[in-house]
Amino acid sequence: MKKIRIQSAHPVSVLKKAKPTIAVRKGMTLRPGRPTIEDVAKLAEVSIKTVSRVFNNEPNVASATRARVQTAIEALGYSPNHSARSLAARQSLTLGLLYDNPSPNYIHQIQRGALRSCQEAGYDLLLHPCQFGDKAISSEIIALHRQGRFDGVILTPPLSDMAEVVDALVAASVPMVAIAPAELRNDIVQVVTDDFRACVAMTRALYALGHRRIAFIAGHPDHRAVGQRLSGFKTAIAELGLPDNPDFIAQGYNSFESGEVAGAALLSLPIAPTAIFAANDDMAAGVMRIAHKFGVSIPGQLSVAGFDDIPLATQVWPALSTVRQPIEPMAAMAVQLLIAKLRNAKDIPADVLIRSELVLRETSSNN
Amino acid sequence: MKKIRIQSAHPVSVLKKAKPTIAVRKGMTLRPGRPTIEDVAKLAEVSIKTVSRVFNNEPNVASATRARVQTAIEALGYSPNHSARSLAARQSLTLGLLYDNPSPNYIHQIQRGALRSCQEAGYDLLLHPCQFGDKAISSEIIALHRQGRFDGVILTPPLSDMAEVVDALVAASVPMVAIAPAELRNDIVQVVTDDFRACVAMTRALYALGHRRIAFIAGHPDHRAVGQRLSGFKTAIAELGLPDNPDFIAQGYNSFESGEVAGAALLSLPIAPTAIFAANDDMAAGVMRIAHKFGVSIPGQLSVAGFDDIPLATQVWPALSTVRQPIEPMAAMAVQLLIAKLRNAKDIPADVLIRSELVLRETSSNN
DNA sequence: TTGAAAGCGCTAACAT
DNA sequence: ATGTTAGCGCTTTCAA
Repeated sequence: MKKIRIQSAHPVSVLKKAKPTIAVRKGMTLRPGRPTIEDVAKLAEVSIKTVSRVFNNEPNVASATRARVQTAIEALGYSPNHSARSLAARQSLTLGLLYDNPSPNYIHQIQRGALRSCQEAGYDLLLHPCQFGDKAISSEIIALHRQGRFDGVILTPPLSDMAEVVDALVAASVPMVAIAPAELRNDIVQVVTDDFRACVAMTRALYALGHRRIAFIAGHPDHRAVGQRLSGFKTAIAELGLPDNPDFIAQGYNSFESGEVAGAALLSLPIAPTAIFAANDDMAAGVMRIAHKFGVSIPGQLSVAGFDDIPLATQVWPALSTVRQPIEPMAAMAVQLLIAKLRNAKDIPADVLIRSELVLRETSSNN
Repeated sequence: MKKIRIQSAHPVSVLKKAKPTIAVRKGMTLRPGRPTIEDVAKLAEVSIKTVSRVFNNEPNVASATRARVQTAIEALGYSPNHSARSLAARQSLTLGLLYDNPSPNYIHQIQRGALRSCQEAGYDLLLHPCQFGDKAISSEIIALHRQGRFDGVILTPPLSDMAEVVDALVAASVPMVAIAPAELRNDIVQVVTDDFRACVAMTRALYALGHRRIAFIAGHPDHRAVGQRLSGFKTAIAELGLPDNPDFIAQGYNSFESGEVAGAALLSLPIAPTAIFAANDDMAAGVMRIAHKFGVSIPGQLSVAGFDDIPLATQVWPALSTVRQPIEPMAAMAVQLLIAKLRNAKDIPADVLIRSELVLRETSSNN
């Protein structure tokens, strides 16, 4: 280390300056001509600290000096080394995106939103897919954080619902923001939407179309956020004074195929429903496919509604009524909140709610 | 904390150690108790170099020593700092994934494949979406590389077809591997599949079903990889001795909607085709939707085939015949090749081809 | 407003 | 087989 330099006292800076430049230029294979902050300083005839100040937009630099440094930076095509910066500043300027078993569409929208905010703030985004049920999820994340690979993480469903994981991250003080957890916690920041309310609204909309026998296909039991949707449905049914018919609540598993199975069961009931509301679009599409096979016309004999507004919703025929979640905005907001936390900003909201939107299309038009 | 101990042990380092530690501990918020390589070395009573050796699985460490170090590592929960490592070793152990305007499914599969190989090799994956047509694409990438944010990049279509981008990266010696470019270059490593051959095969399969009026919907003109598919179709038509009917080649733009438009045009022809082969599944699904609207039964009156085997292909009714591209394996292979290059491995193949596979489903059964 | 010095925590080259 | 030393390229602290 440098102790010796200090020890041997004065020839220090000679040693220090003379060699590195030469050695680096000769021996190193990586990015051979890559200019360092020192090259810029030399060219601009200032100290490296001043260059650093300019690059980081710090105050207290004479505008003439600043201009000179800028010129040097451009002349050399200088770009500060990320690792060196991270090491010295003790931050990676990188966020981890944790996800597990998501639909491609969902994670794609999450990534878009997250990347947008990251770019605005000069952060990078690191992907970290997790294995649901794997006991090591949290220790792995904590290790990555300790390694300084990321400064904080964004948790997406269903990870945001795994209490053990969140607990462990809280305990290890990994900064984080959770997206769409099923239940709000007091110890972390969360970005949510109003699934419950949206499902109440959709159920009411089906009722308004004249439906009195409305069935629901619930989502995967492990994805608890999707559970809110069932509650919304049940609440609306009760409010509307419709009978609480357990036959009209089928268990799905979020997949297209599980929608087919549940749809077939519902349509085979002695007294079949006239409307089926599925907890996601994939299952709703499965219902539609089965209805076609059964020769049940949509929306003539059966109305169908989904949840998510995936592209498929406009590609099936007829187009599917659904609920559009603000996934991308939620992710963008989550990243903004996380970065605000990392910067120790004041007045960070405890939680943020972004509204979902009812999208009524052909599968639930008047019949 | 740790450093105070050191101070009393070695007076030499007093000056050096005493101050920063205290200052850092007070001011810094990040990972306060994080153990360093020095802590491990002290606990295991070895030098830091030995700890480093153990961590990097280098040879020439006595197994007893190795065990002692391991114990210390575990006792302290030590995890090496990524930035420090990168800085010292001059490599980030991170790869950049460059993409632009991909379908969510496509990029999702790419990511899965890439992440799989990255994890095996201890690399991270950084997302870098690009703006098609943006002139600054390459300079941005080059800057990130110079900053040491990633050691190399994976290029996905349509970026892998943009000669200016590839040229600039080559000129800046950014290590890279391209996935599925339309045309092979000699100066970079590429992973491709056999779109051409697959399209010949699909066209022949339709012919074998008895079709003599086979139409094709071409992909987006900007996505040149998709252009190979048209060539395959044309070649097969010629080989089969079918007339070269320009009416039977429609221009699509890869979207579901463009498939609807092209399909409507084809089905409105005075002498309509009995089979439509679309250059991707989204367009094929668009054709199917239009056929339903037109009252044209599938596969009774019309056979349909697509390309890609997206989830939608099994969710439409009837299920869509298509070509399954090995997207995930291609991405996994691309990452392996890139890492091999970064490690200066010998005998890296110039290019790798992974075969596509015909998937014949209900839309092209015998009629 | 500027600069000098001291690390950040690791790897690499060279001893021993 | 193990240790010593000198950086990697930046930020931070503190002094000027």
